[in-house]
Amino acid sequence: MKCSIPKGTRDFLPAEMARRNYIFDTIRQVFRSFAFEPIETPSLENLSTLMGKYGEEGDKLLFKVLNSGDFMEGVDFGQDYRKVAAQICERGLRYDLTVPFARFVVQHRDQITFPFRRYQLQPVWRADRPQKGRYREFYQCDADMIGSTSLLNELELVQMIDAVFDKLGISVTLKINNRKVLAGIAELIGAPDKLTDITTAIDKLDKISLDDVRAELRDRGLSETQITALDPVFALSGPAEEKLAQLAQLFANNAVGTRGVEELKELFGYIALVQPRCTVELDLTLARGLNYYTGAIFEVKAQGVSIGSICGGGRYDNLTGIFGMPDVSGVGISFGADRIYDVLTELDKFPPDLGQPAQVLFINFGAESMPYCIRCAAQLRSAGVSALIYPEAAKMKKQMEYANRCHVPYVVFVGENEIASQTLTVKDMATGTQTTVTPDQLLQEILHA
RNA sequence: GUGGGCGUAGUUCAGCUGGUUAGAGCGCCAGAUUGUGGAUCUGGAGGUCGUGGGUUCGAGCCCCACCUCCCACCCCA
Repeated sequence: MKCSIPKGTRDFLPAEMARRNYIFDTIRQVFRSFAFEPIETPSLENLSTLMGKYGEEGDKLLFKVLNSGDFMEGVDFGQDYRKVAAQICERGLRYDLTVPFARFVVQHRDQITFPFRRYQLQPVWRADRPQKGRYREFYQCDADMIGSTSLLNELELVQMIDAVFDKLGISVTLKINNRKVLAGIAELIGAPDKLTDITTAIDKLDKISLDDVRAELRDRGLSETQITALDPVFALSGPAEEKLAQLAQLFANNAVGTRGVEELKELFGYIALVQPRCTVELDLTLARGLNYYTGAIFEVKAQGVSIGSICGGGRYDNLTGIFGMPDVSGVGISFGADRIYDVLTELDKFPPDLGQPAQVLFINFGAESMPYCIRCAAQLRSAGVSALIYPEAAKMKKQMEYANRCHVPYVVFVGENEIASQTLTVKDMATGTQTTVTPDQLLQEILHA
């Protein structure tokens, strides 16, 4: 039979896992250093938890799971497929980690101390068509703080982004904007209900021309005067402080916009204090599709690699409100581990010495030497050194080739002489040099290498 | 969901305007080399040419459908 895996999913070989774990370990280390605690949530959520949280597109991209048993009972299959789906699928695979986290907070509020900081490294699923940097199953690495409106949280997220990509050796640009500013702009031109249309159109400004954005706004139902009214926004220029000063004037009579500008001023003030290594920009064209963001929004792009954003996030003021716990603000970021993997691969920035199954391989010369080998291997392992006895008394060449291919740095030979003298003949596979030492000496050499 | 490209050995690919028995590099297995890997040499195994249908005396090659992977759009990590 022919075997395969579903479209957009992947197997990971040991060498890939070593690299993936390097990314996960780096991110986890940074999260912990900022006092975040881990949680996990189930792959499956009730669809009622997920539907309607990600916009119209998001609902389409949700993987829905068919009910168990006779899912056809009492269902009218003559109606619209979406209505049928709603009746025969009660659960779906999670689309991101933020919405399940909001559900988690509401459900476990009695066991959580606020402000609560959690991190979560788990796969999410989207029924998207796969392409470069886009998978149907991929890992997100989220850190969120909930129960605090302080912009110090935003600052810490910026510092974490800076720390992670600095450790990974990726040069990145962090783009920051604020949804309140975008909302202010929408109000300013008299189209507050068109906020989503305006933001998604403006979001494309780095891909398509200003005229094309205007055309798209026209298609989305904005009048010519409204589109013209956006011109001062497109005309903004200069460093963050200048843009914000210009915006503040535009928003003289607009409360939401003014609040957004104030938040950005405060955040950029903090950022100036910490001097991040990455490039930080105020990008008023940054919108982000997820419609639950209400304040700061973040997006990170790798410099010199044409792949989508590798990290994104923002503040959401009322995500828990949907689940019956209003007035709890949260802010968080999500690192896209798979895209970071692709970036590191393209830039050839992975450390070269990742993934080495065994540090020591004992060559198998037959049953007589096994008791001694077993004892020595056990001693190495209990000291934290990974050791392996070749399971068959195969030809030397085969065993050596195995060691070579698995990148085992030390190969041990045990024959009559070694057993008699309670020593090991050790070959350093990189240099080819061979020495006879006691098991203790080998241990010390490896531990201090 | 829309549009484009690809699919031949484990893998990367070649295969002429349609014409005998579909090739190469790498990898794999064995040997040269019975306590020493990477290098070299020799030999060997391995393919329903993505799947199904059609055109033809004859299809890896042409036509249709489906599938996969890749790329772009939409959207996003």
